[in-house]
Amino acid sequence: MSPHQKNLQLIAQTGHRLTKPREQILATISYSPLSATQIFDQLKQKHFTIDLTTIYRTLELFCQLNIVQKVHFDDQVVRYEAMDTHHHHLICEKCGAIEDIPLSEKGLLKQVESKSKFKINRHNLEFFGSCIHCQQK
Amino acid sequence: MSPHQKNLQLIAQTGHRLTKPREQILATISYSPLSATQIFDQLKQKHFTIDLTTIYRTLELFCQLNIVQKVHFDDQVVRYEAMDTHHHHLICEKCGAIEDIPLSEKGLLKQVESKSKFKINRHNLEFFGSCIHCQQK
DNA sequence: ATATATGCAAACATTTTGCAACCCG
DNA sequence: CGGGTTGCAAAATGTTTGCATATAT
Repeated sequence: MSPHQKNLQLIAQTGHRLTKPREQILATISYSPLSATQIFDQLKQKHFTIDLTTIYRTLELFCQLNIVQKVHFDDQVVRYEAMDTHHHHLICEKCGAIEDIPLSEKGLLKQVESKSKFKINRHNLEFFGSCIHCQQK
Repeated sequence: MSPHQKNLQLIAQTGHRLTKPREQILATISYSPLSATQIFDQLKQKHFTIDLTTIYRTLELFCQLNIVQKVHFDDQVVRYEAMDTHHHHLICEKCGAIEDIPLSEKGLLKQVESKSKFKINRHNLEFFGSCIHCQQK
């Protein structure tokens, strides 16, 4: 079963309804983080105009179900991305391109463990700089 | 010379004026990240009411001068903190407490270097979980 | 049938912009 | 004195809330 199918099932199983807005929003969220407005715009282009309110509420639900995850870059916009394999982001400060990169953070977690009694649940890790393309300009 | 003194000097040296709002805002920014509103409130308590506009403009200037740094947690509020020694944050999801922790990220940077041609300028790294206090509840 | 989900309008919070008055150097 | 800086008002942006209507089960 595809991840998409699995998520649809999860929505139903947890007592929520399988509605068109939810299916459309779920289908829109790809690997690259999108803001609520970007999701709104993409859906509008496909002639599925869904109210922004609904998008926010749906994303909130998806976060609770661990289907999507909030991501924060350097502006005050919250982005959402599908909870696929865990990975990190390389964000180009010039063109805004987002590159995904899987990294092992075992070393870091060990460091925290040895230095603090804090119990880690999750983490954010993003790198800012220049992508290959913008380096050459 | 204290870091505070040094920063005041930097403002003047770069052709900017040493004004009371700038001195007050600089004095307010401590090690713990504060939002513009929090800075506003703290100053108001000390009977230095500075317009929020001025606070935003001043923080923007300080960022350019590398005196302060923007930090993003899981809400859409931008926080600002003094650019002291490089460190990371442990954020308690229950009580909101922020613990600072210095970590070596050399291993991570090497990983990125080997996997991508992206040129890293800076990075964000925050951990979310429970502080000692909230773990015991 | 009925409780959940949606769309609309309006509120809310944060940040930005334009402009006249102010003040540091 | 002159241009950088401030405060005020207003706009822009992103997100949340309340409520009547629509819809999935």
